Formats: sequence, structure tokens, C-alpha cells
Amino acid sequence: MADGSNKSTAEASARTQAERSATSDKALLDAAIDLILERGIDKTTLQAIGERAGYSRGLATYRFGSKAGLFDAICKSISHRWITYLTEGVGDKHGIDAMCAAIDAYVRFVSDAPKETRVLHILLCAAAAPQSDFQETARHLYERQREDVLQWMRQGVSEGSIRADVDPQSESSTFVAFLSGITYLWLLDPKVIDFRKANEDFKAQLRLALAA
Amino acid sequence: MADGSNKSTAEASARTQAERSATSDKALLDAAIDLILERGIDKTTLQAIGERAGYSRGLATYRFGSKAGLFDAICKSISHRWITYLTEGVGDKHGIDAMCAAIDAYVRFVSDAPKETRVLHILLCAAAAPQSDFQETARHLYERQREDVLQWMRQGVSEGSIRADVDPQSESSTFVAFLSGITYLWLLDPKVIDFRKANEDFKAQLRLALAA
DNA sequence: TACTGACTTGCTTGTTGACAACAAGTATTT
DNA sequence: AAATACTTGTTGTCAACAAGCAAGTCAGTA
Repeated sequence: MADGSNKSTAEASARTQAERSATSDKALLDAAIDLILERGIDKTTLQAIGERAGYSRGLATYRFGSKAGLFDAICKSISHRWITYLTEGVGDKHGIDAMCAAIDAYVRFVSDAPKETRVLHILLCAAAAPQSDFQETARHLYERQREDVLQWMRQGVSEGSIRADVDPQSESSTFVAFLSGITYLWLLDPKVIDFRKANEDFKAQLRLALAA
Repeated sequence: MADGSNKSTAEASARTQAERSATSDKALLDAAIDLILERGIDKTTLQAIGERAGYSRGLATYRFGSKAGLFDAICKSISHRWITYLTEGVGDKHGIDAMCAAIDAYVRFVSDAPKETRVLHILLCAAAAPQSDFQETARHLYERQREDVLQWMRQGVSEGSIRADVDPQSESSTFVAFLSGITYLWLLDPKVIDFRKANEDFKAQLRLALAA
């Protein structure tokens, strides 16, 4: 219902136009996130998003151009927050330590922001379809993550903490595939997947398989 | 275009009604598979499916009840074929050998039926959304696969080929997560992922991490 | 400094065409 | 004649676009 539009006229008039649009943008994104969690992408209508945000049915299209444009914006916004978590969590570690720190950062992100995680992955899943409008965004995110892991592994190999006969290229794909896959399984059936434990065990498996 | 409906009347009239509906069902499923690969789920319309199959816009709804019903049928049909591949490939192996055989069977399935693999995973991805109509189907498939892996690992532990301190429950999730994740990454960016090599390397990693 | 009229921005409402779903058909087989 | 395979008519929902309105901003003038 957009707190913004209900505030006292005094306060409202103290706000510039740019500030107004920033708050309505955020209200739309937040409403969309909630609705995606409730109904999924297909059953979330732009009318419902606009109205839950406290505006009209037309605003979402007006701001983001299209339904896909809005979802792409959500994708970018949440994945940006995740990357922040990641870079902070890993710091200047390298090798297996960096990989384990990345997993820890991810588990922390999922636990701190479960709604955002779910929505991000629902959207990333939708990007798997041909002609999907946020395929680019999804590709960039995964490309970036694989790139990071590749760096950590190469450092690990060159400093001797990771066995020389592992293929960092292939192994970085495996790493990202596991994180993506376990999130998917958790999304599909949260009760059956012990997300935390699966990640802990994967760290152990990484050390066994990669340590020099 | 449905070869079925274009055949000579002699041959057509030699066909029973049940046979007719079976061929039109198949034509609809095949048309839907092609269209999903071309346009994705959302942009595939029931009209396009019906017409490409050589029938009217209404037949798909009439047969499968709804768009979701048709997609669910595709899901079940393709995953049934995959399970056949899997059980044949694994045979009566157990322990790590069974897990590696399952990976080999999957790589073979993906190489033999790339279209079907892609479509199945596009649909399984769509099942990640809340309120998705084929969530049940997806859950069943993954549940079944986890169950299989669990059996293999327990046999491996009890016969001593797998280390006693691994948790089969958690490790089976990891196994399925990897396969699901690497398929997703391959779907998203086929050029960047060396599907075959990633699977080979994962087998090696499994042996290093699990072997007693 | 105070006023005014053009312009811009934020948002809403009217409308159109595409679509899934359902109901009511027709035609062919049994 | 009864059932089956399939088609066509229709309705309501939706995204997208266009045309609007009202509040805010700013340049120019006195």
C-alpha cells in the first residue's frame, strides 16, 4: 500500500520527484517479490503488483517497460546483494579456503535473506527457458561466479594447496553446479533437503578431492 | 503437420479410434516439445501446438485439460524414458560403481536425446516456481533419484567400499544436486560448459571423496 | 523577491490484441 | 443410436501501449 503516498502532505511535499519515483520503484519491487513467493511468476500480474505497492495497475509497466523488465530488475538487485555478501565473506582468501568461505557466505545469505534467495532462484530457473528475457542476466551471474572460483583454484594450484592434476575449469563448473543444484532441490522440497548440512558435507568432500 | 492426418484415407480408415487419439496425442506432445525448444514455455501457445501437430487450436486443451496438463504429460513421458536408461545402465551395480554408472547413463541419455533432455529440464526448472502445476511430478522424479542413490550408497557402506563416516542422506542430495545443476548450467550456456568432461571429473571426485 | 506560464515528471485510465479455458457443436466410427 | 475424435464460438484475463491529468520545476519578468 505504499507508505509513501499516504504520508502527511507536509512531508510528501518535502520530497523531490526523483525521491518519489525511487520509493515507488522500491515498493513495486518489494510487492513483486512477495507476490512471486505467493503465486509464482506466471500467476503474478502487473495489476496485482501495482495495487499491492499502493499504486495503479499501470505503474509497473510504465516504470520497467514490461513484466520481464521488472523481473530482470529484481534479478539484478538481489544478485548484486549476493555478490556483496560473497566478496565480503571471501575477502582475500584463495584456494580451497576461498571456496569454503564462499559456501559459508552463501549459507549465511540464504539464512539472512531466504525470501530474496528463493525469488532470485525462481527467476534464474525461469531464465533456463529459450528466449527468456533475463537469460543474459542469469548468464552473467553464473559466468562471474565460475570466474571467481576459477581464480581461487588457480591460485590454490600455483601455491601448491590444490593438487596439480585437477582441472580448475571443469572443477569450477562443478562447484557452481552444486550450489545451483542444491538450491534448486531446496526450493522444490525444503523439508527434504538439509541445506546447511549438505553444504557442510560438500566442503568436506572438496577438501578430500582437491587438497594436495 | 501431423503425418497421421495426412496419410491416405485407406490407411486412415484402417485405424481404430483409439489408435487415432494415440497418434494425435503423440503429435501434440512432439509439436509441444519442438515449440518449447524454439520459444520457451510462456511463448508456446496451445494454438501453435495444435496447428503444428496438424490439428485445430482446441485439441490440446481437449486432450490434456489445460496447458499445464500437457506439459506435465511431457514431463512424465520424458522422465519415464530417462528412468529406463538409468535402470538399464546401472543394472545390479552398487556403491560408487552404481553412482558412476548412473552418471554414464545420464551422459549417454543427454547425448542420445538432447532435445528431450533440454525440454525436461526446462519444465523441471519451471516447477521451481510456487504453485507450479508440475511441482508434484518434479518432486517425485528427484525424490526417486535421491532414493536410488541412497540405496547404492548404503550398500556401498555396508560392503565396505564406501567410507563409513560419510552421510548417505546428505551425499545423495549432493549427487543429485550436481547432476541437476550441471544440466542447468549447460542449458543456460551450452558453449561454456563441457558437459561430458564435467561429469567425468565429478566421477573422479566421487571416488576420491567416498572410497574407503 | 514574487509572480507567471511553459515544460517535465509521476502516475492513472482507456483500449487493443493475444491467450487459455470452456461449452456447444459436427463428423466419423462402432 | 451411441460413443468417440475433433472443431469452432465465446468469455474473461492479461500485458502492452497510448493518451491523459495533476503536481512539481524552472526561466523570464517585474
